[in-house]
Amino acid sequence: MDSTRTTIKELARRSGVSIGTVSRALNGYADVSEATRERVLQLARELNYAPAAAARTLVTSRSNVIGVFLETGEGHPDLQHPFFHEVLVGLKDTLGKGGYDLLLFASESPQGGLGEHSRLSRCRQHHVDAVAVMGLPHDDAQLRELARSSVPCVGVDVEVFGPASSYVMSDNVDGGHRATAHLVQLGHRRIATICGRLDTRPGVDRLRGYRDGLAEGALGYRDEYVRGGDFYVESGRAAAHELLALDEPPTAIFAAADLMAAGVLQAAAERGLSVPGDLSIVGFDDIMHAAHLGPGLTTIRQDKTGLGTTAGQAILAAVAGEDGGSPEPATLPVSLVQRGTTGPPAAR
Amino acid sequence: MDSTRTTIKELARRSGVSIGTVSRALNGYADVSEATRERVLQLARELNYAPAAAARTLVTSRSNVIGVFLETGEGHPDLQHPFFHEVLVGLKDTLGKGGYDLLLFASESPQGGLGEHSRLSRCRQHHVDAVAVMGLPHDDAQLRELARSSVPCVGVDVEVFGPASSYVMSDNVDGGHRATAHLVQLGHRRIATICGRLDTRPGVDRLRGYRDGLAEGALGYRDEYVRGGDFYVESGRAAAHELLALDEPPTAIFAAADLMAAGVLQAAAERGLSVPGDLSIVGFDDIMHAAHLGPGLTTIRQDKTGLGTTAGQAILAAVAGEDGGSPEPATLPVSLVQRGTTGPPAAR
DNA sequence: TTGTAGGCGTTATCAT
DNA sequence: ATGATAACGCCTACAA
Repeated sequence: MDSTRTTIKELARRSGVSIGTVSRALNGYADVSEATRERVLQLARELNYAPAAAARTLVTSRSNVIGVFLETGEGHPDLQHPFFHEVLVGLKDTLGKGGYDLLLFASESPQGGLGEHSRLSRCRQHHVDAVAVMGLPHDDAQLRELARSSVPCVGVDVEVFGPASSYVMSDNVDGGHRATAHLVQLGHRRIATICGRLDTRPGVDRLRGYRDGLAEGALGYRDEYVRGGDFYVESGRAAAHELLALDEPPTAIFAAADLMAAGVLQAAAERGLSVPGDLSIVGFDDIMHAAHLGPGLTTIRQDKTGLGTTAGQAILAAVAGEDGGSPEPATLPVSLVQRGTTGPPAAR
Repeated sequence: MDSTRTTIKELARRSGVSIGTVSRALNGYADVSEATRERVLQLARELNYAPAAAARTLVTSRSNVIGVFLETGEGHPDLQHPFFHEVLVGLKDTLGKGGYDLLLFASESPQGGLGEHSRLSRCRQHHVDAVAVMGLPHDDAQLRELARSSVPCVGVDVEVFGPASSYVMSDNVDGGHRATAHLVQLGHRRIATICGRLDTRPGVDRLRGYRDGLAEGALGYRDEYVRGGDFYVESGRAAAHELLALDEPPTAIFAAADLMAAGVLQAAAERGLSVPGDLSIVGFDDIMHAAHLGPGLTTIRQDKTGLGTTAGQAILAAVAGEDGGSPEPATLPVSLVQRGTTGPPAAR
């Protein structure tokens, strides 16, 4: 008895009115007598009625579902990067309150036997009302296609331009700047950086901030002090070893992600270097564990949950405002959190 | 031209056959001439056709979507606990390969104006083919209702019994045992524990393992050496302070989660205790950062991604095997990872 | 091999 | 205020 879904038709039968009336009653239309509405609602509760999303979607062409592309790339399980979780928290929370559920795209091929299909296709297939994308390089071709379409699309840390698209990200340039300025101020003159992926805005921007910081401190830019990373631990460790093996090794390193900073910490330990005595380290993100890394990781805090919340709001706005018009891209401020991994360079 | 979805009808019109034929061609039925099938498929690709999930769901009553309940409770943003992310990685990966997408339930109330509705209702509303639940206490009433229903349901770290339900979890008892045995073996005799929530199986089981370990080491169980926690950092820190303030403080603490162990580390630092000199610590989970916590956290590793994968497989099996019959609950082995936070007790 | 038509559960447009 | 009825896009007998 419990196993079969109760439909609007069932409600109609039981309450003795037509299915049209039931629908109106349920949806709070005005032109329905208080008596019948009450009866229908009552019945709906008793029978545990829940509208069939599929049917409703079919006719209204709205699903109340927001798609999420969070790529679990080959060697890069983005879902594993702590940054995204916190964003997801904000996103889920905001969207949930707005009455939306999240569809996490996982399947590569459509239901039919056709081969892979594009992100846009997947969105259309599920009729998502909008999409959030994160972790994608900004030159993802399918993302461009998606952005050009009419499906509202907001990127987190990924620039997306289109008729109904927008994006949110932290002020990464400022962050890179603050990190570097902090080191300059402590008296460091040999400051290196380990970049994030340069096919992402955060990667590029943080590097730019670093250069700004150097310039401001009247320190020359040295190619050998700039190493590539991919936001994950291991890349940080490897890059740090390279840097520390230099003839004139840096006395401070700005890693464009806390995870990479953890790698640097590891490398320092492996070389018997003390932090911050022999080496100062600044990270980026302020992940949950930053305080527990080494003597406490000095880092640039970004409001990760806030990014999710903001993205969620942008999505809600895009979905509500029938008239297209993409929301303004949002930039959230960052701040320096000073902990134990930074100090003045060793006197020599 | 790109903005309007191409439907099966459109394909029919363009290819000059009936919509029924198109459907059959698309779905790989045998009774379709090779010629027409080719023509239809070709057209479908050109026009970027993707079947409307809603329509298909309506008629087949299958959605190719798996629901996920990952509760972001009040003070407990479960989505923020690193454990779940890794599980999610495995889940998403496995299910994705099986052709399923994930619906992350976020909205509390149904689309109509009715109030909140039960988990079961939410599943039915979206016609999810199955559900994965994690982070819920096993006495969640709505979970029981869900499990009793015909919707296949598999729990991760939460026991769920029902006609089409099952669950996967690590061998938590063994884990608690190993952790304690390790400390016993090092020579500790005053071993305390900080439990996880006792309304969860992992919480209860790890505690049981701890008791087993004590017994095996011929150490008496002392109530004062058992403190409650909730798997998060702060609870670990608070409990550790209580323990360390005891007249006869423990020389070792087994924290039933790495996050709580991080809290213990923090408390130790606050009291000027050296680890492992003054205090040995064992965690549970082996989260990504365990190696970077303090001098490297000794912990019980559980295969988090494996839990997700296993859960995913159970779901795929449940969905495929039309004939109900709940899969066997699975238990994954754990292992001790020895790092820097454990050592023999200080001689005295 | 292919076309026709009914139905899945809702909403929305007409009448009444 | 309420009742028919036509979509929505697709699948699936049933005919042809």
